[in-house]
Amino acid sequence: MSIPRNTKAKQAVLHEIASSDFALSQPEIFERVKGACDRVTVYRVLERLVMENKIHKIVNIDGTINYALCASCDESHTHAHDHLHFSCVSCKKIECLEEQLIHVKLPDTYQIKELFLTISGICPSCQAN
Amino acid sequence: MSIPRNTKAKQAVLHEIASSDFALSQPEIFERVKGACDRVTVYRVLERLVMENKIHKIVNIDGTINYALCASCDESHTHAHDHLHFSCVSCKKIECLEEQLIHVKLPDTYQIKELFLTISGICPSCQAN
DNA sequence: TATTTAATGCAACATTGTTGCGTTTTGCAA
DNA sequence: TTGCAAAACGCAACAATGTTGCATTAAATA
Repeated sequence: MSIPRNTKAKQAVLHEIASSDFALSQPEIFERVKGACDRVTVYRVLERLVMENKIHKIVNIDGTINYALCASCDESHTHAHDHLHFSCVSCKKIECLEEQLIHVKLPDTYQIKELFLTISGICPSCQAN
Repeated sequence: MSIPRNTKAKQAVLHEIASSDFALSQPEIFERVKGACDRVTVYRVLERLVMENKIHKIVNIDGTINYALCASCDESHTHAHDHLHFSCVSCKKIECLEEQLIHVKLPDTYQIKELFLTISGICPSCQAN
């Protein structure tokens, strides 16, 4: 395996993800780091950050892919993808509700690797508006 | 609202979805109805079938969108999207596990519309091979 | 069988993601 | 501090997926 490097592009991408209170898509991230690096580099940086367990990948209810920091995970262990994502149909933002854990019992014939629970609806801030 | 028509393209698309034992993507559906209609028509037919509650849209763990019949739903009521999808990381197939219902309690500040629970792993038939 | 309009086909475009390759930059060690 | 290996980058080109406009075709019904 290769030794990861701390580049300007990586710092910029990670900074945008870290300073957002909801999950960001690749286009949103590229928009926010504007000028810092190429579009292709954003893809490659995101892929690497996922591999390094620095961020995680969330699929929205419409199939768009978003990236967010995972507060409960660090680099020493793999992600525990057993928490919940709330996807607002109004503002399209995705947020992690890490305190809500999911437990599902399946027949032994199924080998479970990861759980992805996404709930769509209206988030508190959209309800207020 | 407009009155839906039962066209050749619609029949062909619906037939492929109905005769598959796992959820199909748009490219897979287009491949199977080959010649019956245009690529664009498949998109439009799928959109209409979802609107008419004939099929439902499932987002795979990798963000790809798949379509399947919903056995527990008919045209008289909207879908109850509170069941589980199993997404096999080996064969990439998605299946609905309708008997497994999900119940999640969120704060009242969240307005829940739909639940999407997808579990990834190895399905029984892939485990056998 | 004539009429209305839903649905289609085609072309053109937009977005999103991928690959190859030559160049730049990072981290490390001499 | 400088030189080196390879990780990471930019750019160009491509591939896949999804969208839109518009003229034409074909369902349903009267």
